[in-house]
Amino acid sequence: MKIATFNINGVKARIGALTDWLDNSAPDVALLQEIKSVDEAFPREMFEDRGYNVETHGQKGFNGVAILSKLPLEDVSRGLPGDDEDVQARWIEATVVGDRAVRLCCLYLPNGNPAPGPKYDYKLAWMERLKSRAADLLEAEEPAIMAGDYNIIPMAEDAARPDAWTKDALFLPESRAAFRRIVNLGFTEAFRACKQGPGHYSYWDYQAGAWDRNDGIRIDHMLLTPQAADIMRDCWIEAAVRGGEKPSDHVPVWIDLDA
DNA sequence: ATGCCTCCCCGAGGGAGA
Repeated sequence: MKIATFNINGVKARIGALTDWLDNSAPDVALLQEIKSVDEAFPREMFEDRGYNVETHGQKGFNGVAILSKLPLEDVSRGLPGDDEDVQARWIEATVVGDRAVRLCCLYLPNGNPAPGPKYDYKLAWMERLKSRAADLLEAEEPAIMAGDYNIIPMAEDAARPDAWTKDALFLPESRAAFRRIVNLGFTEAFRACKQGPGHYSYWDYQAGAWDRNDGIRIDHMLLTPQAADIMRDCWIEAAVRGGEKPSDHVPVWIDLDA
């Protein structure tokens, strides 16, 4: 089973790029972030026509997450637990049933800039809630994946120019420590379990020719429970998508599971 | 690199992103 996470930066603006990608790369499951659409306006028929089941958790204007799956989705849950006041659409999870069941969590972690400030406080609080949900997933001792736009540069090697990010919410020591606290509960960071070394990025700014200069950062991640890591075949980044027509500023990150 | 784009809101110019 091939699963991709992809921050599409607006579903309406990405109709062409997204359908081309689905037709050519053919994920079994696509976990989408930043759909920037309410559920009612999401172009679900476009995906259903291609054989995908569609589950969305959107809001007006920004944020929003969705799951597309060629296999049936069960037990869909919307919103990250832990704060009834939080109205931002950044979390959807569901179980996909192939040869075996895998719990899929699709997340769009807050950016947090400027830091310090209320947006950074929200990011750290959100990560504390994520840690709590992550601990529950581990306790279930089943294959589960938490994938999406984490807005975290884990290590200096995950940025082409780490010095440019030292005061940014994506790379502040406190942000990275919060990410490690979640990983250290017992998760495997899928990409780094398959590929080491610098030069692997999942985001390039639209400005100043960042893509042409390969001035990127790696901020889209997949965290696996031990039972999911057991069945991982491979994990990779589909960087070429960034060079396409009207691209998102992010590219898909993939995992292949024996499931 | 405290923002050189791009997206959204709408129907002008501002908020948000990373």
